[in-house]
Formats: sequence, C-alpha cells, structure tokens
Amino acid sequence: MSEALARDVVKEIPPKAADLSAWYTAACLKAELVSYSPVRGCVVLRPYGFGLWENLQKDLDARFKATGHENAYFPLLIPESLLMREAEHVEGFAPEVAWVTQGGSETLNERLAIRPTSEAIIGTMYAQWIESYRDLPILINQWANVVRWEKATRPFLRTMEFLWQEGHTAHASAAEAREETLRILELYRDFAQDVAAVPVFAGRKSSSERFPGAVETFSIEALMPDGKALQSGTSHDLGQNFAKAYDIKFTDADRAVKYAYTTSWGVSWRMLGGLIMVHGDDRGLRIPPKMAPIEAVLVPIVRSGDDRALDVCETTAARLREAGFRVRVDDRDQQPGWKYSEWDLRGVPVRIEIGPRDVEAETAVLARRDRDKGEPGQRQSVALTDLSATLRTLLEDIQASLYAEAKEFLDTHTFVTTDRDEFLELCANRAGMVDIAWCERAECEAQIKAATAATTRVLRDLEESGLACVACGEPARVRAYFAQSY
RNA sequence: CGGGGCGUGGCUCAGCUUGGUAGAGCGCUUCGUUCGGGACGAAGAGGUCGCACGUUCAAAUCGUGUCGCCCCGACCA
Repeated sequence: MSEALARDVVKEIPPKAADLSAWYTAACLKAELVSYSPVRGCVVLRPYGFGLWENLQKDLDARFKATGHENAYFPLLIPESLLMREAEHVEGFAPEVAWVTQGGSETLNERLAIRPTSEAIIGTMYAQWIESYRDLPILINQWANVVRWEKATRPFLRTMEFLWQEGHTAHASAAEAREETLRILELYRDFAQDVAAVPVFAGRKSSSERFPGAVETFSIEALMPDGKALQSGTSHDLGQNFAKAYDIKFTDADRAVKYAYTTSWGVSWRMLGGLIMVHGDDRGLRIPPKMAPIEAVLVPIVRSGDDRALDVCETTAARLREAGFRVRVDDRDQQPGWKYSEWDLRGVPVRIEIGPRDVEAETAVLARRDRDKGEPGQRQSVALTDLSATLRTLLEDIQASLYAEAKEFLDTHTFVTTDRDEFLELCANRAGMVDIAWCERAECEAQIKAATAATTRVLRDLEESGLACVACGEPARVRAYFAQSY
C-alpha cells in the first residue's frame, strides 16, 4: 500500500475549513465525545465527553460557591398550572415543552411538563421559603437536565435533552438583582476565556433576543470559524415579573410587603460545542488543558523482548498524578503511530513518548498537540526529573496559545463600520461580528434580519452622542454587534 | 415547519437505472513477526440490505407509508 493511500484510508474526518458542519459532527463522534442514541434528538454523552463536562462543572461550580451560591435540586416535572403563570414565559416556551399525560395506566388530571427550564418550580418554592428581607438573598444553583422539543439537532449545540446548570436567585432590591445578573455574566465571561480559552463578547441582549419573562437578558457570545456567533451563556434579570407570577413576597425592614427581585442564569453543554469548533483543526480536537479530561497521554514504545518503556510509563504516570496532573498510559496493543493519531483526534494537549532510548537516557519526548502538525519536529526531549515542571509550563503555554489563536480570529473577524452597504454585506456574507451604532428599534433589527439573516448579539453603551444608526439612519442609542448565529 | 440529501456487517461505501435473497476496503478475533507518526503474514468471525405494507413466481433493487440521520432556511441555549 502506498503511503498516500495509507494516509487516505485512515482519514477519519473531513477538512475543517471545507465544511465546518461535517467536520464538527465527525469530530464529536470520532473523538468519542458522544454517540447518537435510539432517541431522536438525544445523544449519549460518552466517558470522554462526560470528562469534558465534569471539568466544566468542577470549575464553574467552584466559582458559584466562591460567590456565595449553594447547590440544590428541584423536580424534573412541573405541573401545567405552575408553568402557565408567567404569560411571556409560557408563550416563549410553549412550542417546545414535552408533556407527561399518563402515569402507569392512569391518565393524569393535570399534565406535567418536563422542565424546559425551572423558573416555575423554583419560583414556587421560593414563595414558600421567603417571608422576610432577612431571608434574602437566596442564591441557589442546580445542575440538571432539561428537555426542549427541538426539530433540528446537533451534538452539544442543540439537542432535545441537554445538561446545564441554572442559577436562580431572589433579592430584596432591583439593584441587588441587577448586580447579581452582571456578576454572573462576568463569571461566565471569565470562565469562557480563562478555562475554555474561547474569547467572547459579553453584554446586554436586544428586546427581541430577551429571555421570555425577563426584564433584561445578558449573554456571552463567541465567534465560530464559519463567522456565526454562538450564544454560550445567559444571565437574566427577571425584575419582579416572576415574583409577581409566583407570589414571591417578603416583608421589608420598612414593614412593607414587597415582591422580590429574581435572576436566573445558565450555561449548558453547548459551551463544549463552542470550544470544539473554535479550537479544532483538520486532525481533530484540540482541547484547552484546563478543560482536558486527559492533560497528557503517555505512549510507551516497546520492542519485542523489551517492555521496559511500559514500566517507566507507569511509574512516571504515577508520579505525575501525585503532582496533580490528569494523565493516562496508553498500553493498548497498537502501533505508537496509531496511538499518536488517535490522541491527536481526541485532542489531548500533550503526548509523552517513552521508548528504549529514553529508558537508557532517563528522558521522555514531549509533543504538543496544538502546534505539532503530525511530523516530527515540535517535540522536546526532557529529563524525567524535569518532566513535571516542564509539563506544567507546557500546559500553561498551550492554554495561552489556544486562547491567543482564538482571540486573533475574533479580532480579525470583528468589523467596525459606519457604512450601511458595507454593514449589510458583512452580515450577509457571514464575515463575523459586525460592530455598528444602532437605533435599538425592533423594526430595524427585523429588517436587517430579513435582509441578511443576522441579528444583534450583544449591545453596549454608546461612547459618543449624536450618531445615526448605520442600518436605518434613525438616532443611534447603542453600539451593537450583529452576526448570524447558531 | 419548508427545501434538498441519505439509511446495505463496527466504519466508509459499491450493488438499485435493466428484480433472481449481498460485495469491497478498513476494522474485529486467533497465532506469529513487529512497534520513535495509523505495520506485515496466515487463518477466521460477522449483514439478509432502517422499519411496515404493497406489486411480483421472486424485492437491497419497483411503489406507498413511516422512523431516523445529515445539509440549507424559519424557531430556539
């Protein structure tokens, strides 16, 4: 078999640039993150994918706790009457709610919704728990699954059942609730950039993009390689809307009975889809070290009659684990080259090769996934005694490098314009984030969407006054990033 | 929900137009030789062609329906 043919035969995923969608789906499946299940629109999160989720969970959870939140768990099923209390909320979610109508052989008197989100059930409980301003704030998060009856699905980005966390808080004042909303937005922004190595724009959503029932919605928006934006986390200031719908009242210090101010916020496994698309390359995933289930894989090179390398790998791995690294020894009966390719595909940041030469010299070869293009070269030989320190530095460098690469992409695909035609063209061509002065009128946004398929992603304050909306010429009220989105 | 495509061993696909109950490569199993970028040899195992109904002496091949997946658009995290 010729070398070219051999290479072709082993190609598992299509080039990323040619067809991002095909690349993405193949990458998720071939890297064994997910499998399709017998249930339409629902995927199985396989161990490697769950490992990614666990790292996200672990990091975010620590951040929530550090900001005073506690975890709790609320029921999966929500009585219809509860779900229906907040008018906008109902309207927004009704089309995608799955219902339980029967229990055993008995038809239910009242349908039960499988939660599409938990404001209804949590709000109901908060109403029971809160009496006094002394009971506030309530700062609770839950890690859960939710179901939304979607028509079109793709791994992580949109599935009927998905994993997420949803924070729900109640406060005594509007200012406190807004502060909480923004605190979480910043927490999400920092997590996305620092841990997932995905640069984002954070800001306020337009009214058309607002969460059903919210007073104000904020989000973080990442830019995918095809120029589409991915909403990667949302934080809602619900004002008193839900408090009024669910009767969340308290007696304040001034003896007046008042409605509480609530917030809700969430990040789902969609974030994983984002980091996969942002960082992956033609050879598969490139997982940022802080998110990687396996930070380094040790590959022993054994020869017949010489399996010393395997022993050295085992003892080295044990030492690295003691030092706090997540490592795995790949002792499977395969060729080393086969293993390299597979771990490349699965995106393990660093590969540690140990062969007979290394055994003699008490060294190991380190290869970094992000830069190594599959040919020898981007590798370094390290003394085993220095391995831990070198690996630590290397992982930090890879984390920073992946972020820098993604940031470079975002920067070069963010366009500021004051020209209407150019604005529309950039939007229609899916060029990236298009930054304009905007009037903030829903009609204007709808027209832009009809013409270009782009919508506002996030808004921010205008730095100067007297500007006209680039799209329609009316007085500008904000700056807005426009983009097509997932 | 509209437009398009697809469904054949674990994977990628051929066969379907011109019906006669399945093929290739890769993978898998065993043994041996190998092992620093997807090894080689030998011997094996594995599918009834998404599902249902229909046409026919006969269906992977034709028809209808249905389920699922992919892509594009509308909707949404």
